[in-house]
Amino acid sequence: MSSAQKVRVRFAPSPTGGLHLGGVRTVLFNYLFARRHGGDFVLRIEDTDQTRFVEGAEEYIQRCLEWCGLEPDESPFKGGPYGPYRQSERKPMYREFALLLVESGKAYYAFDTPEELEYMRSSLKTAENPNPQYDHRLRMQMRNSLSLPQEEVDRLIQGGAPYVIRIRMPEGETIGFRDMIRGEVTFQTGQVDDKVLLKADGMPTYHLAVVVDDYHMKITHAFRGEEWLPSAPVHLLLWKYLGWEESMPQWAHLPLILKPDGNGKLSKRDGDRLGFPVFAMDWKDPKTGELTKGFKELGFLPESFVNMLAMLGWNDGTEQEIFTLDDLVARFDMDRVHKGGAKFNFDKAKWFNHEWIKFYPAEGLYELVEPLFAAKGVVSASAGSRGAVTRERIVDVIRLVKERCTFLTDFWDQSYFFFEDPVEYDMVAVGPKWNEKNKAFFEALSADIKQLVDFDAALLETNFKALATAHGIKAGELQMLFRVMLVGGKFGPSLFGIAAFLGKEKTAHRIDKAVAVFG
RNA sequence: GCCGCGUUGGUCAAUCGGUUAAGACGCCUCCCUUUCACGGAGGAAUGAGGGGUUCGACUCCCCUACGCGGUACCA
Repeated sequence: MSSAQKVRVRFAPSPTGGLHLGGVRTVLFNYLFARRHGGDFVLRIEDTDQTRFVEGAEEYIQRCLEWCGLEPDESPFKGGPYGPYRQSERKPMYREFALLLVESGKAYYAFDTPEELEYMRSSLKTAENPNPQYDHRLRMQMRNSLSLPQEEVDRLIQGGAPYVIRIRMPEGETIGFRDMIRGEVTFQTGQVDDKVLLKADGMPTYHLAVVVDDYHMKITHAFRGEEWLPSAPVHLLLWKYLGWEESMPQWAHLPLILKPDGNGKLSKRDGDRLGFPVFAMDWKDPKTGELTKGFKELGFLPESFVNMLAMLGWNDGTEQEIFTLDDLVARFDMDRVHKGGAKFNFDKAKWFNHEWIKFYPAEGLYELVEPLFAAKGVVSASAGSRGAVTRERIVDVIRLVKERCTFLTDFWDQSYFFFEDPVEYDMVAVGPKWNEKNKAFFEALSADIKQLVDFDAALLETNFKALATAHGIKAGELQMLFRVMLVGGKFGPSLFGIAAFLGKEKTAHRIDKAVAVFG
């Protein structure tokens, strides 16, 4: 590509289900690179395999990208100058180029049936060669336009015999390219098999489609998972054979995200097994009805999800770990992407979310937390309307408890006592400390509170301590009991702050109620 | 089997020939707080093995081992 060319990158998922971590990170790196260089980010759907295409998956991908804030400039949904953006809608052009390759002798027709291929593989299979390949050593023994006489080929094609088009890999060439992450990578063409380019149903395989699409969509940089590295020589040759070598994008093969225990690529199963999500958002498989949990629904902020993924395989060389999307765009550099795969660590993911919740302004958290509160019956309303909690009050609560929430879904458990009386008390904690003397203190405290005109945390604390002294009890001994009376358990923010927040009636009421329960 | 890519603490990782080999997560101890957290101080824990090159290798080269990926009319 010429240096004057505008940077264009693409994310090309196949709509076969939920978007897992590796997928989102690939989008992220594509997006960051595009934005970093003022370029375009293109979403292209690879729906060439009808057997794996899943209804609704395309829209799901769109929603995930939206949630993460990684919206494409061009996509099947919003269009763009290089559409269509679904491979199924570009079908005719793939065939055209496959035929062109046959004409120039770089590809050939193959008539072998699936059964014949199966037979070839099983009969040639040995301990030394468990996976016989359809390659230069074997192709003349198979039924194709290289091994068959021309008349036979014509007859088969005219007779409507099904066929695929395979690339004809040369025998003894060394071919290579410069990967942006790995440096020079080379392959011997003779080691690579004659990959199918065009399937019998007329659809292209990934190999043909990426090349044709990337060329026509003027893609300048192609980033994909490391699992694609072995097929790079096929793509390299295709760019060359099609005469587009000058326009070939620069490639980077991203390291894999590995399962936390053992080795290997992280899969949906690992999440189920180890109890964490592997998809960005909840995904319900329409065929099986099976639900796979997502980070969003678990209570992740999109910012922390993106931040966490960016740090899996990349860092800017400093000690900074918390980045906004804008920070990432400003700092991202493909040269600093790791070569080795990274094991996913859910504890670290949780830490990122916790950090983000702590730093996030309470006002901003409101929109995300309010629906969760509403689901519990806490209806927010503008100040003044009866029976409802004001937005300001909810924001105050969020501010008070956010540092102890790891997930957005923790907010209710950490703050329900601001909205309703505790229904259960931690009697295990209360039991050993509850006695007649303490009971008398709390009865007095309740009466005292009811008489107060002003009621704030500082005043309450002063009164509380004075009263404790008057009763000959150390204030500290009583605080835990007071806490359980107000919140039900041994947790939550500053005690007197909670009481002040509740107001004197509710505070006194909860004391009375607890005294009755404690006995 | 063949081909390709990898390999710094349990995990994420810095280092681009000279450092006491950072930092973070997790774990442990202590402080703060008579709650849970937050915060603060400290601790244990790392260069797969073997050869080179070099005055000097975690860093460069080779071999081995190990891991992963690919080896489909799936992507």
